[in-house]
Amino acid sequence: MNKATGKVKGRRAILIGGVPMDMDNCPVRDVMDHIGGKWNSLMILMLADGPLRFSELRRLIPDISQRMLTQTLRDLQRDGYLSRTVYPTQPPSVEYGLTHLGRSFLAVLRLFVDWSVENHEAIRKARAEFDAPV
Amino acid sequence: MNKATGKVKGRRAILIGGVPMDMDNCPVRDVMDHIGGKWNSLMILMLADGPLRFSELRRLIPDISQRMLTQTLRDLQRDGYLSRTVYPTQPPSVEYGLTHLGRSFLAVLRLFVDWSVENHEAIRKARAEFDAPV
DNA sequence: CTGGATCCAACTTGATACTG
DNA sequence: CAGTATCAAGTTGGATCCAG
Repeated sequence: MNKATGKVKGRRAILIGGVPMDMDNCPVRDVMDHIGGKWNSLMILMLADGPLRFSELRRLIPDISQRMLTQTLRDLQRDGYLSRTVYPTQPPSVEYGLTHLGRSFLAVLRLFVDWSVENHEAIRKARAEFDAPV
Repeated sequence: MNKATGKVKGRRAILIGGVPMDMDNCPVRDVMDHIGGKWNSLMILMLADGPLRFSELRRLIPDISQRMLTQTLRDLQRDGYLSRTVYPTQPPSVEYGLTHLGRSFLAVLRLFVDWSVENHEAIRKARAEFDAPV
């Protein structure tokens, strides 16, 4: 997907378990395209326990660049996962927190996280076996 | 992530809800990197009702290129989600089906799919509101 | 039929410098 | 403090041709 234009490349309708799925406007792809980024899910997890400020997030996630932090937060806010509150202090401070939608998604995300942790070893094993020179 | 080398770029350890998470070897990112591709999840959904052959998958998913179909199937097989069975016919036919791990992941994936369908409208609405010229 | 190999355009991310 | 702008580099996915 092209995040700049919002346009997607030609997808048509296909059947999933007999249910027609419009590939040009697929909810699953739409959600996945927007939370599948490198930092998006992590951001939601970081905010699970309460709102944090821009600088706090940058400190908590040392590897993220300023640019990606800004972009990730704006994308998540745009899709309704995060709320953004500006406090008119000097200098200004901005706080980000999960919305109702964000907390709703957090539940699904946590299942995914749990599954990943539980099955990571099995995956690594399968991978090693596949890569084995035989 | 670099799929060729398997190397990841410098990620360190951060805290998620007080729990240290090794960013250089994060199970969640590892799983997400490998099933977050354009076709991977769709492939698992397509095989939910039983094994399918290469040519059947290509027919059922018209938009996928031969290259991506091959690559997606191999990636999923490598990670243990799919099994690959070759029938020594002439010409050869190959059947792909979900493994136990694949079916296990399917359950999580279905929750994600359901959530996406349920909340897609809310997301679209939030997006439109955010983009409103105001 | 089921792939492998190559080339290439688009998209994503990072580094760095600058601003209200 | 919380961003924006610009440039550089890496990855992904698609088109096409070839092979067992």
